[in-house]
Amino acid sequence: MSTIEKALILLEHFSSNRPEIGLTEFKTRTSIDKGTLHRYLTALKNSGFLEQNYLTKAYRLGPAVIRLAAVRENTVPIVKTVQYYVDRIADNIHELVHAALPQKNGMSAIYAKDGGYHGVRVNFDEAEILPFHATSSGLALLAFNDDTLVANVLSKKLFSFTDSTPTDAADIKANLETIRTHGFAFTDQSYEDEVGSVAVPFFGVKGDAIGTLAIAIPVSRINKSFHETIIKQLIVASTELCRDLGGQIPTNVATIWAAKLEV
Amino acid sequence: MSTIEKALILLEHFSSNRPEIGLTEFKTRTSIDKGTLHRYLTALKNSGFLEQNYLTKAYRLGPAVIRLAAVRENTVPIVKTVQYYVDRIADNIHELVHAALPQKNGMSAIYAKDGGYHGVRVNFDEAEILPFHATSSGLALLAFNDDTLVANVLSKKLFSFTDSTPTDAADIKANLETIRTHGFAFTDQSYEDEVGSVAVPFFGVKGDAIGTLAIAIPVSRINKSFHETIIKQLIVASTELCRDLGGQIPTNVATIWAAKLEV
DNA sequence: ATTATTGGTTCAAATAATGAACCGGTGGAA
DNA sequence: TTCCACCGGTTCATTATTTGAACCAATAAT
Repeated sequence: MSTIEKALILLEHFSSNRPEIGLTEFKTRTSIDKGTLHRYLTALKNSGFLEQNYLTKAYRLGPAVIRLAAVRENTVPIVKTVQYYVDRIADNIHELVHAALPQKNGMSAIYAKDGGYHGVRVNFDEAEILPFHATSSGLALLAFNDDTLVANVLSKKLFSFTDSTPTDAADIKANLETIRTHGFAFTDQSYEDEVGSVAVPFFGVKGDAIGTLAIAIPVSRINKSFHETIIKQLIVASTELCRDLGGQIPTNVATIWAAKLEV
Repeated sequence: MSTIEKALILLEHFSSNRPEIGLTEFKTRTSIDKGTLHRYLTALKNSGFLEQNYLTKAYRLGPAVIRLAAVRENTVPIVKTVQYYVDRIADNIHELVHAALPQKNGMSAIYAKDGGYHGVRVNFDEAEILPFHATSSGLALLAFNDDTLVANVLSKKLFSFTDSTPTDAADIKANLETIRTHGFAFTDQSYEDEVGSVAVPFFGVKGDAIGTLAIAIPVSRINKSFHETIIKQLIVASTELCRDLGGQIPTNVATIWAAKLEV
């Protein structure tokens, strides 16, 4: 692995829950030598990707990422486009809806809206990494993306988040096949206890899954007819979203989805 | 310069006007060897910072930057906070208002609003880099930030954008001194013909300028009383913004600003 | 006063980066 | 169709950078 990649991995350690990380904490998190680590962090700081809390000396993400995100969003306005559909679904079904994009080690929610007025609600942190193997977003993406990504994900250790997290590569592979025939993915408490989720992919110009629309619900509120309502909403939204983004729904997926909507 | 920094400089070449860049174009833009360049780009692609247009093979910014920006904004919610004030000023004075943050080679607008209903309007591209020496945003930041930044900027070649662009380091240094005594910066067609601008800094916890609020106007619409209105609006907004961000207005600046508001 | 922990630095040894030359594909121009 | 130019991408011996154990200085805890 190149020095560049090794350095950029450091940025993945930041999240909303862990916004600042000191040198020593990085050392324990990465087991990279302290000297090397310091040079990496300094380089990232010089490039504007990190800045230091001047009191604690801990590092946090810097202003460069804001500009880059603005350029990216001007180039490929996915976030803005996705918002409309997430809002619409959330308003219709009164549950937590989100859209997510693949990152190296999982999906990252780019927008979420909780349309619910329920006492029980799903807790959700944007910018958290949702593991591929344990979330419906992750599985939906794997099922309709390149096989190399699947192989890559399954070759790594599959961490167990709950008693229901699938950790056997063969099981997951079989599940992906089911997801392909159904046209959507769902999970039952595989990432968080008491939370189920449903997800559909949306597609890029090549007809590969480039992101997902998903809904997370307390399992107590899931029943068959609601499940079907959710899936229909997701399929319709994804179809329109693909049109907006200039994406191509693979013909087999289009057929499956059309059948689902007719029921 | 480290390999990491050399690679990350590549990302600076992307902008809204130049969203995709191919290998050969990068070569002419950077005069880095093609082999090296290719390895840099591949590393950035592997890390999710770039992705390739699958038809043209040209590179564009990738999805990783979106997640990082979301985390950064959760950590330090500058963009969100700034929007309120930019909107307010734009609604009051009916001109193009923007807020900008320093990047390595200039200021980058993070939010802009054109409150004008005029026939003549200033053209503005978010995510464009506004050079430090030629824009009021840049000068306002230099004047109230660290001296090392000033030295750094003035040590490089100062590009001339119009006939009025200041390119003499000594002149600029003198101007920065004036800006410090006035508490704001203004430029007259130094970046674009027919466009003048006014900017004030806003401050971080250390009392150093961390960004700017600015207004760009066709020179035809500038007159003395309007100029003063603008400055008052900017000062009030920056004061409140600093409070929101937990920033510290240096006492000498606070005094100057208070005097400006009393007139 | 002492120790542990923090961020940060040094420099010889080890390793990864470099770049000139190369490959193969594509799109005109002759 | 042939040719050539240009594109993105690859190779591998040479070269320069990265690496990391040991070190330093400052602060916080005992």
